[in-house]
Amino acid sequence: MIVDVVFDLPVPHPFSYRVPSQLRVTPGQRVRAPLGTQARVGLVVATREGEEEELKPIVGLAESGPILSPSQLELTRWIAGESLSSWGSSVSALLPPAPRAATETTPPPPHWSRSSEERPWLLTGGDRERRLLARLEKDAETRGILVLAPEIDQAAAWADRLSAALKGPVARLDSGVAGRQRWHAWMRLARGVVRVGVGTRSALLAPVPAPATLVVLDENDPAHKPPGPPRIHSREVMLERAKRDTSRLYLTAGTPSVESWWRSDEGEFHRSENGPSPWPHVAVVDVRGTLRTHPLSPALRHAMKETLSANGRVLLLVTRIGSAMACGECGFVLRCPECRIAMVFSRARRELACRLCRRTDPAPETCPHCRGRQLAPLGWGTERVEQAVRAEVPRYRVARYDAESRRGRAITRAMGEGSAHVVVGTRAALKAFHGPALVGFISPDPILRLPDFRAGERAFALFWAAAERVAEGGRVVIQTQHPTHYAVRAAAGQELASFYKHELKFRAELGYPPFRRICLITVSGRADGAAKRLAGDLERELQALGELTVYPPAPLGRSPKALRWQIVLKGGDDLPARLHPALSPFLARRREGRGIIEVEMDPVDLA
DNA sequence: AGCACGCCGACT
DNA sequence: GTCGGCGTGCTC
Repeated sequence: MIVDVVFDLPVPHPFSYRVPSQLRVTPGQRVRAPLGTQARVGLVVATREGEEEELKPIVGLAESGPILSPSQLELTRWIAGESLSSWGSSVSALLPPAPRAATETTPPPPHWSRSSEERPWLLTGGDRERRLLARLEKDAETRGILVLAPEIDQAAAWADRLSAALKGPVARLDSGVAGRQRWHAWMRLARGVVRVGVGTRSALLAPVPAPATLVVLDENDPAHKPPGPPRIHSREVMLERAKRDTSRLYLTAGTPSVESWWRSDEGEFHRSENGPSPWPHVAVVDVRGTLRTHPLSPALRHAMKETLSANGRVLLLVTRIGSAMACGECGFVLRCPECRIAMVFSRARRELACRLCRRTDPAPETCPHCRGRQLAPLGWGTERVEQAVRAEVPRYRVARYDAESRRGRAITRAMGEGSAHVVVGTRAALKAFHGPALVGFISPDPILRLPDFRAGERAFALFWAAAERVAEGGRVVIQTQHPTHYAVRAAAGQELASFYKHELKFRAELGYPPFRRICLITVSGRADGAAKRLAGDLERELQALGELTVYPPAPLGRSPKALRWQIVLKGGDDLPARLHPALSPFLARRREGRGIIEVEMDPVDLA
């Protein structure tokens, strides 16, 4: 017998081996096989008969039986195709590490059955987690449950929550637990000993028997598509899995991704909203023409003092992204006239560049809109804000929460115990800090100006999350140069639908997701000009496909001699399938020695 | 991705 | 004269 085996390699094809007659191997099983100099673990994707003389034999089994059922195996092939990355690397990112010795037994993958199809659910609005739990309690009586969290911390919290609510064992499958334990958790699910699994992306294929209830928590969180394989959004995998095995799927989000909202508008998803829940007072402070010297507007200063004297705690959020340019007087943002995303300002070259179409313009001296002279990239760091706060309220304890100060748990503890009255932090602080009475956005404008079509969605999600998290009777202050932006207004007024209405109109007009799919191709080379040349070749090849929008290669980084070049593509739903044939020769042979091509379908950010 | 093979500089 | 740089190409 011959087996075709895929490995965790950026190689687009399987490797074939001979199976010694004393071994029994089936597709979906992991084996050890010689590859180059060493024996490595790979997954059998097919078995067949044929000329086996020339082939090396596999050296042994990694497990006594298959770890994936035929339908799961097929799902991994779909993932590889959708993400345009190798089957083997997609698979190995989705399985628990193989045990060192094959002495342990693998239960057969659960039988996949079919029930009637059911549209996925999108749960939004207040109390959505409690509503979800109520549904899960009900489903747990008859079905297995798999819950996917965006990050390890949330997975851990939900494991506790579920085991309390469902009064039973919960298998944790995320990398917050050791590889060995993950393997055992996987096996317990497969054996049916445990019926509830919780994890992050690495749990996407967890063997909960179908029809199951699948959950993607905070489906709008970009952490559901981090860099690295499997290069696909967890939501998309779960949608496909639910469709294939007729499982029920719940997606939750305070502010759903625009894609999910649209699908629910189209009737593809059930949308379950609650009526309006308690909403804090959201003050939008127009800081156009002011605030050049001080991060705290009088309104925010006043709110902060009031909150502190009433024993409330204050969270001030800063954003430090400063690539776009805006007018300090009228708030006008310099955008690409073609693509309408904010242009990136290069101080060194006094130039504005569009990262999509590659257009560059000299940075103007005065605002094209109001002729004002205060055109500048704007932003406040946590240190400066902290100083300003200390000067303002010297008798209160002020703590900082950002990437640097987060080493160690000291700050988190300080916030938890309430020993800090004011916390100045970046957006991660929002998750760590529970129940502030006031959240102040010092300058969220850089997010609104991100040179990314998701800028509005990001900002909206952040405002909304702050409003949801503020303690009962608390308030939110947003200092902005864009007080009339629909993301700001919709968050202030708790008008979820109105945000999506605007956003979808913009996306449709300019051909962004969900109306078109985007693919990002990065070409890197070592020698001068090699990457540029290769990117040029690739561009021509892609243009020849027709029916795609291919933007010309743009250098990553400032230099026109950059070693990394990027091509942005737009196409329809079938973009991966169309791209595959054109791309594979480039992926296979590394052209002229130099140049590595990296493909990112449906990027969550264009950075 | 690893890892070996292969052709050009500074060292015992 | 060798040791070793990483540039190039392959792994069933």
